[in-house]
Amino acid sequence: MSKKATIKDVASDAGVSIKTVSRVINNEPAVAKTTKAIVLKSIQKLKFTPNKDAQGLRSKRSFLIGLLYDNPNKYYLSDVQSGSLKACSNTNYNLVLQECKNNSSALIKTVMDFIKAADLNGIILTPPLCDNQNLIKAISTLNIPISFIAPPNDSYEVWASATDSNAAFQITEKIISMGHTKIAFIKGHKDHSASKARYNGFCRSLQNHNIPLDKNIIFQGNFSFESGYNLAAKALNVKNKPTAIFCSNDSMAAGVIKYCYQHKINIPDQLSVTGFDDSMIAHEIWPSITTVRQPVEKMSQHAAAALIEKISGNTSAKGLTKTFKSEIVLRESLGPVPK
Amino acid sequence: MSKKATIKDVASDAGVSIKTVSRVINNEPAVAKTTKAIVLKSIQKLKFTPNKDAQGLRSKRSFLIGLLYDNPNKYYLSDVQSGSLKACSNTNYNLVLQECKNNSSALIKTVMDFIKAADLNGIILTPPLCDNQNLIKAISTLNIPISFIAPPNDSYEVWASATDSNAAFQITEKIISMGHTKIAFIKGHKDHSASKARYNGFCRSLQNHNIPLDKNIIFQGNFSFESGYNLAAKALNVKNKPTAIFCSNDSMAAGVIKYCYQHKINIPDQLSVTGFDDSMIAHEIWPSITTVRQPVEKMSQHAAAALIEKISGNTSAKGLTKTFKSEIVLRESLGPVPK
DNA sequence: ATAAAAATTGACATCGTTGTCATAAATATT
DNA sequence: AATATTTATGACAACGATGTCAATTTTTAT
Repeated sequence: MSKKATIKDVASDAGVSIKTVSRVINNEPAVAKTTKAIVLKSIQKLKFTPNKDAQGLRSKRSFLIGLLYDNPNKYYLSDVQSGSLKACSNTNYNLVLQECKNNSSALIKTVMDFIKAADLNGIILTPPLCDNQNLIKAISTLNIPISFIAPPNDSYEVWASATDSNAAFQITEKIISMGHTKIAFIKGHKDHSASKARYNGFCRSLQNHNIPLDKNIIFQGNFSFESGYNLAAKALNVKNKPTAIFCSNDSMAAGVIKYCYQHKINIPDQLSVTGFDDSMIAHEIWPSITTVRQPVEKMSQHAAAALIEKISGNTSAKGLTKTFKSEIVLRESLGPVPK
Repeated sequence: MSKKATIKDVASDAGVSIKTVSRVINNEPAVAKTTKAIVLKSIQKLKFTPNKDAQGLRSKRSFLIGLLYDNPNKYYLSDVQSGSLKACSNTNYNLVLQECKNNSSALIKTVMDFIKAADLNGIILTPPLCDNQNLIKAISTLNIPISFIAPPNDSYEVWASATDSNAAFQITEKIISMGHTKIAFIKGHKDHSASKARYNGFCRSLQNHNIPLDKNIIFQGNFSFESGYNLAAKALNVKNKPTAIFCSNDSMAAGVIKYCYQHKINIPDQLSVTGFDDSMIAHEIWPSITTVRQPVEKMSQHAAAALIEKISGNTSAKGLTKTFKSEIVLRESLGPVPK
């Protein structure tokens, strides 16, 4: 196998200087059409691809963007990755991953070291990291762009956001439309801004129907299956039992469902349950869970694409920020209020 | 913010030549202890980290290893990633991802382009890609090491392998020990060598107890929830109904469970079901699934670590290949044979 | 004490690109 | 027709590390 062609080979094949080849590669303006065509032909002929290290060394770009996550729902993560990868696939950029613990004291040092060592050109933050102001502040000092995948947020520029509050509002409307008025709510992890947004949407819907908020059936969960299971026990042992439980994600809904099986509570005949996220379990469990699907993959693709544009100096901020609509998925776990 | 220290800064701070600093960085032998100490102090003082691009350009290493996958079980993938990342975390190497379609005609071109464009120094292949001989052959021409995460395989060097066949044997032994003799088997995706290995272990256990193999209750699935659901219908409508169903993964087991709910078949009282992989659903569904847990994260960590060693020229092949034991997780879906 | 061998160190070229700046050619302006 | 402006191109240095090889110092052998 002959060794890889370099810019020099292309230059001599095309009969121009290496600088001209460089110009063609980088789509710089000052190249005559005819010259460009000749160079492109040589590039194809020699199957030339620029050496990333040399490019990076000279132009200070590593062509790497980092995806930081604190092991959330694995399905969520997987979608985030697919989307980000798609955004990278037609560019020169590659994605590198880093897992970290949002509430570890070493978090900031770990992340900073990672960014420096890998010489990343940009960072994508997923929940709950995107809600961690200290982290954001620290990364900002490095002067690299950050892309957030998160619900709307006042203080920072967010490039891909969902409509958690609206989606929660709508699913609550749906629950109420089935006749429910005693609706328990299991909150998500408190470090996630999405948790607040979802709760907020829920409350707005209750208000909309003049249903008073019953604090006795509002519970603090943490997105885990176990928290759903444990809180189901509490929710179903209050005086004035709820007829529906709004869970802030599907794992907790699965926990509630397990509790109900064990206590012979039929879903949805005796109790309705809803989730959030449309993770795989929402579909594979029985009864399947009525939930909210967010276009996580599309959101992530957009976030990564926007990041790359920003890095490339494409400063036309227009179109960088985008909000994605969620969709309610009706399944078996939601039914009319029992008579 | 002052700009990053380079090898020159360290050299002048330490009062030595840049070459000596380079020697220290790379742990080359011919450096006097005292000099080394001085240089290390300067490195710390200036918070120097070598520029990857410059290193790569000069020494032809990109410090990148690729993880290729064909979107398998997302939990599996997530564990593979975590493990690989852990292996990278104390080295200079970074992990970059690429999703691809094992049976796409463009697969090989896509992968080759990816490896060349990102200038990867090594590749990790996960199932079913690690079973794709054409792909392996193509990558081999690039002269970079490949690490396989897969069941044992004769033709290639495998660095992290599981004991699928043994695990399947053992779980079948367990099923039989509960009195079952009519055991249906739902095979996994046929492109995965793990599918064959699992089936093989199942057969060996039957033989071990002189239970004849009933081809009427062996079914070809594809690891999907839907295939489990559909094949449950077939399995439970044969003349001589099975009392247990061995599913080659958890998603298919979940499909079987759903079918049983809908047809009022109680698990495990009327029918036992087992899965494979110990994915999250095995734990979150009700009844929870008796299954096999493989140390996927550890396997992947080993595979990545071995790959990095190989790249670093650490040719002591000893200890590169390692086999990992699986563990049976007993849960609610397996019970004694109904009387 | 002297020569030979080994250990330690540095000067300089080099990797493959892009940035800077000078220059040549083409076009527009007067 | 002469000049100014724009467009297109190339020569060469530079990025920050490592490789080569020669020079220097230290150690060992005679």
